[in-house]
Amino acid sequence: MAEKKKFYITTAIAYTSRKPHIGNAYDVVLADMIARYKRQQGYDVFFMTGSDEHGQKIEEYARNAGISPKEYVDKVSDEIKAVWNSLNTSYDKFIRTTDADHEAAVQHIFKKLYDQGDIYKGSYEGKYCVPCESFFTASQLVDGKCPDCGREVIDAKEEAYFLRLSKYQDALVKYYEENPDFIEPQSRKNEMINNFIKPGLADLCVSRSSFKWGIPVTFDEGHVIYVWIDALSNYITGIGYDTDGKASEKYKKYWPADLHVIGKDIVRFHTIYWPIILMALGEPLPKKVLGHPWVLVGEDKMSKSKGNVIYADELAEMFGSDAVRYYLLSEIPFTQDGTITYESFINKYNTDLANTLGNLVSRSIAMTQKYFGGSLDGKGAADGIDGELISAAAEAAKNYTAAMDTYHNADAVSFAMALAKRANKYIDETAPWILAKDEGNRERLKAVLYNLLESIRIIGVLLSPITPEFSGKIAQLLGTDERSTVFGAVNAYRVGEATPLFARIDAEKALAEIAEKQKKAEKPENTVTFEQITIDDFARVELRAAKVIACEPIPKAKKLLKLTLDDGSGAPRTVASGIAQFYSPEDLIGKTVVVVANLKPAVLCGVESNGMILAADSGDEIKVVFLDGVKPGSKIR
RNA sequence: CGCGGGGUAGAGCAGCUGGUAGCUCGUCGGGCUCAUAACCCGGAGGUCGUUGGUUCAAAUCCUUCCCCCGCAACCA
Repeated sequence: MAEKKKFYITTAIAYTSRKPHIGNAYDVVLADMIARYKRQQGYDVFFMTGSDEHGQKIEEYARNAGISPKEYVDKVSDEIKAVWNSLNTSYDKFIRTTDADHEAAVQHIFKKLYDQGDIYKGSYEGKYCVPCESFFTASQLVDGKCPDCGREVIDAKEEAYFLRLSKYQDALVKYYEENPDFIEPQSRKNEMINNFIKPGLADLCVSRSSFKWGIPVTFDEGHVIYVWIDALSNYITGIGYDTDGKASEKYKKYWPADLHVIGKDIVRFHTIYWPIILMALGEPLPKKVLGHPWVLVGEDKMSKSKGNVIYADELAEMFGSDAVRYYLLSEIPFTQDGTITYESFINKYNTDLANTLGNLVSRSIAMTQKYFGGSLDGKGAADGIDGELISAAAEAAKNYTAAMDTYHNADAVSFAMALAKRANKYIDETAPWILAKDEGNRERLKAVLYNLLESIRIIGVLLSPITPEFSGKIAQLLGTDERSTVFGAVNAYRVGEATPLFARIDAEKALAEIAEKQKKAEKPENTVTFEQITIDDFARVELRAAKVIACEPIPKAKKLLKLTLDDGSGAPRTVASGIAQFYSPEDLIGKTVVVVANLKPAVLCGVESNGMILAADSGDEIKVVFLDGVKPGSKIR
């Protein structure tokens, strides 16, 4: 017997800083759908997901929570698992980067790369932003704050280990050329080449000594392995890779991965760093990286500070896992970001799942019960009108398969749904309730119902990677586990009792319920704790009133305005401010603002900025703090 | 000229290897009663962002400009 073809699929591992939202869940749902589909196609599938549990941010969160990092990640990792489970995901393994075998393997990998000269010890001079967990090179960062979040960065002159990316640059480009489908969608490949590879790859810092919560470098105390080699390696350590040459049978069987499913934000790590790590290890590269878009809430990115986070498990609890899966897999486009709101979710649920699908099942089963006591023997008397339905079924299966094979899941779903719509129409065309009035039409009526049940059966099979629970119920209701998508594969039916599979949602009621829930949840979330400072700390900041005497945009800078201030000292002071999107120069000239007078100068877009002006930042909007009738130079305390 | 993506009916999208502009929701009207106030049919609604060009023919190819969004860069 021929061995089954293997298919190894992974998701990004979720960071254990906090509970994952529905955008994170999309990653896993998408991968789960592909895994289920491949299993259905006869592949020997291994599907892995997991959690990424190291890093300074976690160390800090744990400290704030008053528990150890390990306790913290144990808790969050369990939460992640619970969310994944609530979505009925069929992963074969959940790896944690704190697993002992993973940690050991990563240490071996690091050592091997070091021994062969791909990792070298250098020193890192730069700045580090704690919340963003990012380093910035001297050229990237001028002086002061994180370019990502604008918060304070700390000096990070430290010894560190670097991975020689440059050495493998040409090989990587060659791999891209030889494997044009390596990065999907294609547009993301251009981004990688143009933005990162063409300018030349800078060696990557792969260790840290500024915090402890990471996998220690075995041969250099005080250093821990930083995210890249730790997190990315999960894809091979999780199936038993080790550098000792005694990789497990599982590894030999499944590696290289057939598909890494990841969010578009980490495409860079998976298509540049990860292949290079593997090349350095002498291991084959993954076949494909699928960088999917994001799930937005309305127009916005989901974020806690905006208070618009939607959690997958909460939705699943209210509406069922199939509903969440169905929404994500049918509504998120292949290349563009998709959106979710509670309204759109409920709407989609009602129209597709309740009205079109659920009702189709319900009415078909009910008629089979009513007219035949639930039993259909044989296929009845065919009629020309059946042909359209039957060919629609064939068409649906064909189109569906083509779409699924290229991971165009939303298209695949709509092809399956098209059959449901066609079946609803077929009921209208054949009007079984009229046929039922004449005993002479018995065989014809039987054919109509048979055709409907066959259509439903096929829809159930097609949708099973998307809505596994529903598909299981369909099979049970129809009393058959026939998996063929060929019309007519079943000879007789014994159906169960009709019960609504997707009950309609009362939108108003549901939305009110959700609003109520959010109100309750809001309170504790918003109690932000600030680190306390002494009055002496505060006194170190010198604030002064200053009048704007001139203001102009800075060419090439989208966000910056150059302000010339009278701060009472007699000499004009130049300050750059990132408010160009909210203020035009005319808005500011003549106004009095608050300036931080003793801030270290910094060069921004070629302009030397001496200080900063105060403004309120709500996240969406920035409002400069204006003073009324205050003399320039006045001290503010 | 940093790189890339996008601008198509009220909303969300497809079409973009050129040949009468399509889908879902919404809306208006009709039909049916097996079914979860569900289902089926029909109508209204778009000069396909803008300018010029190629062509017998362009939403689809080339060009100008304008917006939006990622990434990158500068949110002192």
